Amino acid sequence: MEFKVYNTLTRKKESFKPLQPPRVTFYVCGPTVYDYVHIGNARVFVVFDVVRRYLEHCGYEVVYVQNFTDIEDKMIKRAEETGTTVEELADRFIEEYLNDASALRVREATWHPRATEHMKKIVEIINGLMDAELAYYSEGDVVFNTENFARYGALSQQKIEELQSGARVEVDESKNNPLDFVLWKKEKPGEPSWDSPWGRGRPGWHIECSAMAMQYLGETIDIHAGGPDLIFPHHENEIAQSEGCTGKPFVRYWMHSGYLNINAEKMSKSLGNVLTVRELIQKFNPLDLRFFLLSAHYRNPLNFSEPQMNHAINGRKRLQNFVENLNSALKQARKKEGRGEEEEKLQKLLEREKQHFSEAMHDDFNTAEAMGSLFNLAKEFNNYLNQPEIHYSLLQSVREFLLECNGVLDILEMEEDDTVEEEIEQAIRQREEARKQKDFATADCIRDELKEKGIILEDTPYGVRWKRT
RNA sequence: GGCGACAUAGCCAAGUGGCUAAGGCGGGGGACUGCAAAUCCCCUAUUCCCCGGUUCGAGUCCGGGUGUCGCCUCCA
Repeated sequence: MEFKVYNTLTRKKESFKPLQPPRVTFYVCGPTVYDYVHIGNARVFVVFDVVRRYLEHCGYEVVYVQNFTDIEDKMIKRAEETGTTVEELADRFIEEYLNDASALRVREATWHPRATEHMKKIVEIINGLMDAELAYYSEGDVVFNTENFARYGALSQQKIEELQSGARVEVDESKNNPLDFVLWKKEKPGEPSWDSPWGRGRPGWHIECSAMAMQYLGETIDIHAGGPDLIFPHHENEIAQSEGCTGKPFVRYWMHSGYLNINAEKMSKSLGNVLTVRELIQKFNPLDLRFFLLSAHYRNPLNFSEPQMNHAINGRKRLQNFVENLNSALKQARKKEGRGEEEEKLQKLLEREKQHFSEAMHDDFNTAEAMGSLFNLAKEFNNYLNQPEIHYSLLQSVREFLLECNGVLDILEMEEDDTVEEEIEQAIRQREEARKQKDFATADCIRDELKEKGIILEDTPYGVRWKRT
């Protein structure tokens, strides 16, 4: 099956062929660690976490790098405001990031490098750019010369003149051209700074990603991903710096997610509608959030709202119930020996949906379509589970497939916690006894009590079963 | 002004030239149940923003409109 990936650079879906299979080098722009990450950040992290997992699922060895931007204007400003140091601020929000990411089941990267730990590489690249006459020294800063880099604008498909005509940038006397950007900033009193051939200072925003990507992944990397607003100027500038320095293509596939809006509006500080992951995971089950984020194709815009979250909650619940129905059926003794017509039909359905899932994921990671295959399975197999006799190994193979899918999407709780306190088990037995006696008042009373304790009972024709809320 | 994305049922959302337009949520009806819960069955788009064109055949390709949104400035 052919792997298709949409490449922002060519604006086309391309066949995915890593440079050195089975190795895939993958860089994702990580957060500036001055605050909690928001749901828009989360979309990026979750989506590319799934891309990474699916590549691994298909046998690729993914080297996954996600940086932390720990030195930047916003970092300095926030540290000042809160009376702390830039370093302490970074440490704190890196920890918060790791908490939030793990709640959303975003796996840790192979490496999580920090900008401040890569000054040597940063200086090396800037030196290379100076040698290539792609950078100039101006009033203590080192600035990239966009006019000397012919391909500038290729990623955002803009011509230099057109970018200039629309530029709303402030007039900056130190730049020859408004599009030029700072590689190295001259030291200011009280700000963190590092030694360099151009005096003490700190790196510009874009250079750190070039440096860390090259440091860990080499001069040409397979995939570079991030949020949509990084296309210009951040990724455009990364290309200019990296290719200007090495003379080699920097990235083979550029991947960008779509925007996440809040109630159909852009999320922004000025609108006051920024939702942090930290507050959302207190309000919602993180798995519901993850399900929601994967319910649309990653490049399409996605709108976050209460009704949308309710759709996601109810939709995921259906799949989760399916898992629980399956788990409980596998524990019951109502086994069927041979396979009949029904089983053959379901076996074929399972094969078809396996194919369906892979095709969807191979086609530019279409998680929305892939989830459809799980719903199709849920419908048919739930129906089968209502039969008096069920074929054990058939159900096992469905469960194995769900485990596989969940290894990629991670939207379901596959293992149930079947340990329960003795007193609850006893209550369940008491209720069964009461039901036998047709003492429904007592039975319902016990059921309500258990519900208060977070245990939900379901009476099936094959016995009672329980789950936690 | 330049560049780009999107437009499919009440809502969300797949569909990248060809069997009856996935799937989910919501709604209606029914089955099962002591009641619930869970589950299943049936119904809920003769049609894909509009107008042309290409084609045996288009939601899908091309041209032109309309609308929504984004980027060009720190921003995921």
